[in-house]
Amino acid sequence: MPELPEVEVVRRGLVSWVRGRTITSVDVLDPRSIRRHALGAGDFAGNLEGARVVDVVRRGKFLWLPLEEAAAVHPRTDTADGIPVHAVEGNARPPVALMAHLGMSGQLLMQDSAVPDEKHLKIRLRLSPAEGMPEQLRFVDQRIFGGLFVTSLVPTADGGPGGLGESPAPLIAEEAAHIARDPLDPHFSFDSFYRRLRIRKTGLKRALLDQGLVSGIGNIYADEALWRARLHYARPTDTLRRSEALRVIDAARDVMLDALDAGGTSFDSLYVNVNGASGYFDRSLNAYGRESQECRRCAAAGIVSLMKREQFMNRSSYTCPVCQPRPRNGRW
DNA sequence: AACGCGACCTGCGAGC
DNA sequence: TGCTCGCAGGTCGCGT
Repeated sequence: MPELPEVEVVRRGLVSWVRGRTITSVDVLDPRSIRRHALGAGDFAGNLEGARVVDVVRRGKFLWLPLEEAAAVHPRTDTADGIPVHAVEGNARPPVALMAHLGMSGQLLMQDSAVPDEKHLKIRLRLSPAEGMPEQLRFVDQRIFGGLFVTSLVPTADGGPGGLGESPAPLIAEEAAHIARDPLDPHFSFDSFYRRLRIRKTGLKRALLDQGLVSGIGNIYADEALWRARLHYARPTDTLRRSEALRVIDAARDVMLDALDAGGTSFDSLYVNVNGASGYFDRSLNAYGRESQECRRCAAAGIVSLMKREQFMNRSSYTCPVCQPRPRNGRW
């Protein structure tokens, strides 16, 4: 569910509440939410308890909290041979982070201890007391496509910052290293994106959703960006002119910034910020979810055109048949 | 390399 | 009332 703007809303909300605080205890209430943490709940908790949160960093839809060890009092779970993992790796443990991916329905909520557990509460982190701040950071996830795990921080491939945080983040969470920079990243390179786009043999929307090519864009903002750029989702990427590619990337950036201003897109209580509030960008959507409604751009020009919904990549795509015509015979 | 599909999950609304 | 079906913001891995 959450795409870049929704994750960024969470990042911004989270940072003022957690930065500088120490994780004092961890409850894993559903192990499925840490399935990407291969060594299990004990190791997960052992890595977090006693660690101080340094920042909250995001690239695309991935969010991570770089950690600083308070003291080496929480060794990792032993290996199969009974040797502590960090002892095998050497005396200095590599820097780690608490990684979060919200999947389709994940939420990170700051809550006071008095607040009853949410129905789909999966993981609870208790934080060191801080004046006027909630004690708990809760991970709530209905569909369990998201999750938390501890990962190493590694240098980036291009030498630039790993992601967007409050302070410079020179490293990147290992599991986010395979994804490209997102359009809101100051180090995003359009030239490099366009070069890679042109050698792909695929359709434009598939490329926009490929997190390895450009990250942060999901089904909603892909349709919105294509609508704003007046391009069809099936447009072959190897026929895209530079100006057209620039148009769709600029559109993606613009629509995501607009959504950020509105606090993100929510259709229901599944997407909320860290305080439990919904965003209201759904009212500003021009394509997504507007099947059989008039295309607003065409209507403004005095043309009646109804938005169309089609199945594409096993999900819905919304287009205006008039201002986003389907490419003919692979040409544009 | 690209693509289609299933898997991973729960819940909601529509239709019968 | 209750059943089944289709659908939902994402990612990963497998087969072809």
